[in-house]
Amino acid sequence: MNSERYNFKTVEKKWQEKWQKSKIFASKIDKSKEKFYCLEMFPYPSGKIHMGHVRNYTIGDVLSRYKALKGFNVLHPMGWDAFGMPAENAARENKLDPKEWTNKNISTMKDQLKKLGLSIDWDREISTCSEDYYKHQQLFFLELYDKGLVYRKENYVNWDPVDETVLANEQVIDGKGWRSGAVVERKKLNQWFFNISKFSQELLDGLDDLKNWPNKVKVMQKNWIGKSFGCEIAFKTEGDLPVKEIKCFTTRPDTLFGFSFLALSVDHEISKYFAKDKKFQEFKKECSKTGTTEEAIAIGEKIGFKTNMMAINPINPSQKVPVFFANFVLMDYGFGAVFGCPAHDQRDFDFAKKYSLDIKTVVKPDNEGDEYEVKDEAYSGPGILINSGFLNNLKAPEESIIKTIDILEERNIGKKQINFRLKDWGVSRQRYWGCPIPMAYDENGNVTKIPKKDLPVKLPENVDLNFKGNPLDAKNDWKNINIDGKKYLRETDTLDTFVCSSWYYLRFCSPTNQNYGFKKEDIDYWMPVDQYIGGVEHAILHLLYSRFFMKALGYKNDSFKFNEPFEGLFTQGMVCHETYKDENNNWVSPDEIEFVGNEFKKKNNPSQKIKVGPSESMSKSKKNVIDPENIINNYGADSVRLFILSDSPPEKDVQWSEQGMVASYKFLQKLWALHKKIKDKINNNIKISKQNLSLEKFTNQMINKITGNLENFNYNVIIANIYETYNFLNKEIESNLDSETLKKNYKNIVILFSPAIPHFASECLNDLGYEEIVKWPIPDKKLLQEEKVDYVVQINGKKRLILNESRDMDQESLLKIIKSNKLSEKYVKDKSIDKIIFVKNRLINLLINE
RNA sequence: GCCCUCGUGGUGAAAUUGGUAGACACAAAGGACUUAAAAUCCUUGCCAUUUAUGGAGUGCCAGUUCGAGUCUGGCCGAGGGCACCA
Repeated sequence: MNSERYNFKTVEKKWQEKWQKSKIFASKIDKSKEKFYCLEMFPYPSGKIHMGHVRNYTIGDVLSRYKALKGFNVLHPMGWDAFGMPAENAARENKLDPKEWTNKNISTMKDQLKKLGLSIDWDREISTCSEDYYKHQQLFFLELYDKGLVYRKENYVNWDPVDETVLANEQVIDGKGWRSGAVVERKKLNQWFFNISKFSQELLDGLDDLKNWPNKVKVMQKNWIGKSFGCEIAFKTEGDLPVKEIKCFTTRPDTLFGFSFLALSVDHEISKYFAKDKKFQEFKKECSKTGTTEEAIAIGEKIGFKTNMMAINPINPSQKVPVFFANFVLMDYGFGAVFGCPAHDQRDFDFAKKYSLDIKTVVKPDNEGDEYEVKDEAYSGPGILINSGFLNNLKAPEESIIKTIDILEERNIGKKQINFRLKDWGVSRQRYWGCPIPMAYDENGNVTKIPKKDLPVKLPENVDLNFKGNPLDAKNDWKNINIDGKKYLRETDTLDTFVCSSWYYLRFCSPTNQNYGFKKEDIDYWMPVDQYIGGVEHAILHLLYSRFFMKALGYKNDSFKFNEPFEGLFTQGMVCHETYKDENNNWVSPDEIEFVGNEFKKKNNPSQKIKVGPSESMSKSKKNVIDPENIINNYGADSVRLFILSDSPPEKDVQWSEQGMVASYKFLQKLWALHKKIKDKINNNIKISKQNLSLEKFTNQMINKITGNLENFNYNVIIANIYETYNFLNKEIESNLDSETLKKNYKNIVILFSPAIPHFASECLNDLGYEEIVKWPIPDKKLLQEEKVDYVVQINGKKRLILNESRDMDQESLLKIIKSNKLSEKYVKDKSIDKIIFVKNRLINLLINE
């Protein structure tokens, strides 16, 4: 018995060095081969890799390695999302340069990723904070500006008081900054915007073509874009203000006869007539208080400020209703004005109840009579129009909405309109560590572009990061510039870092191209990304921005033929771990505790009892993190890969378990021992005349299984398949095996293992005398089918027994066997069979009248 | 409130087009080996007197079907997304 242990340390190092030297993962255009672009979301260089990275990149690596073995020309690059706040904060705390801090982190994390044995083409490494990257981004900015897709306007913005910067709508979560967690304030500022809303319809339509995207993500984007079909209606007004007309957008013009008030946003332009009205100003303050926090919305009290204006119902001019300002009307949707129909909209209903306004029922459900009246809550379901004059008896909503719009258009009262919820992307950030916006202002504040010859606008070094606000504002020598002899002030805002990640997938195709962000020849070959892999938390932000950026580059540009950046998307689940707290309710990390007897105790203070909390996504704040580096050092990369893939389907959350990790490690040891046994059998040159059919069949079935599971991202099942294979071989090895046959089949089996445990598989093959893994095996169809199959015998739909009989048997012969079989005979003897259901090679169901 | 997804042993989970439910693993219990321990190996989902046999069983209730974890309707529960979007 060969007891040599598998030494992952030497083996993994050996292969990592070998791969690096031979540049086996370097990719170049080869038009004779089909390409496969596999991309995982690049990391933010925060310091060290975490388990989420391990999972994400292991999944991508399995796919890349499999596709390469399948004969695809694989592009599998990696880079760094290197601009952003943490670098600035860390640099301030440690009196460091953000650039130094970032580059140090990149180098640490790169080493860690290499230790995982990822098949990455490091020659294509990019970093968004390098001048060589962001200079192209500045050019794109100017390009988009020339196309009219970038503009500057004063607008209410989401102001994060902690990070002291503006946030995009997508970056405000539950009324708080996505990074700082601070309650976001409303502030009016001059900002740069990308005109993403111009592409609302295209971004929506494009979702239908993304066949290999999770439906969940598409639904989220669809809701975010928020298309609604309706009608713009102009209401004539009466009153002492010089206002003749107010425009509203509505999706239910058919309920116009139920009109009972008109509500305006406090930011509506009409509010200027109330600038000196103290009561109105108080009301406005009240509205801003109930702003965006979750509780405020949950309580959701609707409040209004009544004006002395009256609005006239355009299809029923004798009806005049009061005009209010109301807290629930948003200025940046529709026209900042809402026509209120309390009977058929719950929000309007609540408002009408509060201010005792008319609630007039104009839609009745199909099963109700004409006397139907809305009482305790609004009715927004389908039905028939009533109390609506010439609109009566129309079917709501399909028929009635369209009919009403037609009539309104005919009478010049309103017109059909489509509205989107998606707003333009504010990209200005008042921070230092980002890509400078290549614009400047003359002394009158007029905007001008930095000429191309003066690009790139380099981020200045040695800035005072302790400056309250944007450090670039304090950098006078950088701010003041000359363009063609004229004095200008630079734009000091930098770009949102989501701009950097909106095109990095293009840069990977041409990472060293100097005069432009990418080369047409390169992207024509490599793009689009065939499989993109990352966390679902980017479902809207990054993925929508990237889709927009692609469309923006292609806009008014005939030579850019791409429309969608990511052909396939896979969103992997998170890595979770139990949480621990000590008696003082402080979070405790798994490293600090040990399991003694039947409970956890603190290592350095065993009298402290530890409370075990629910398993949650690993996070520093809850201290439930496991450091991948330690794990790799203790168990090896292949063991970690094996474990992280094994326990749950990749799209679901996975529980980190030390026991599971140890089990994976032990399994590789067992597998190595088995390998040695197999090697001995091969080297002993045993020849037997009888074919080793069961081995051949098993191997071919396994090729078929694993291939199928790889194609469908069933990576957890692949690990189960590897275990199954071990269990099979471990038994089979005891029987008489022909060396040639064993070698041939075992080689294929090891190749099947290689995407998941590449170092181990390479070592096994090498140990058998093979140089490199080159080709994914193809199963022999003849061997995929057993000539005996299990037939399920059912009596009246109940499984009674299983007969292992020859394949392709017909109903009659199978029935004969059943009748003569001792076990089944009792069910059929002397009974009349009414009906037989027979499924070839699978099942027979006998219906017997008892 | 609206939208989406998911409910399978003690746990993580498998299961072609509807056709053997629980593959593979973790945990626990029992056993083997050992002076002992560790390591390793074997057995075990539930109920019924059993390694045979029978029964129930994929959140609950109906339905379609010879046959439902899978399809349809209703209910209950969990997770995620959106949030005064007119």
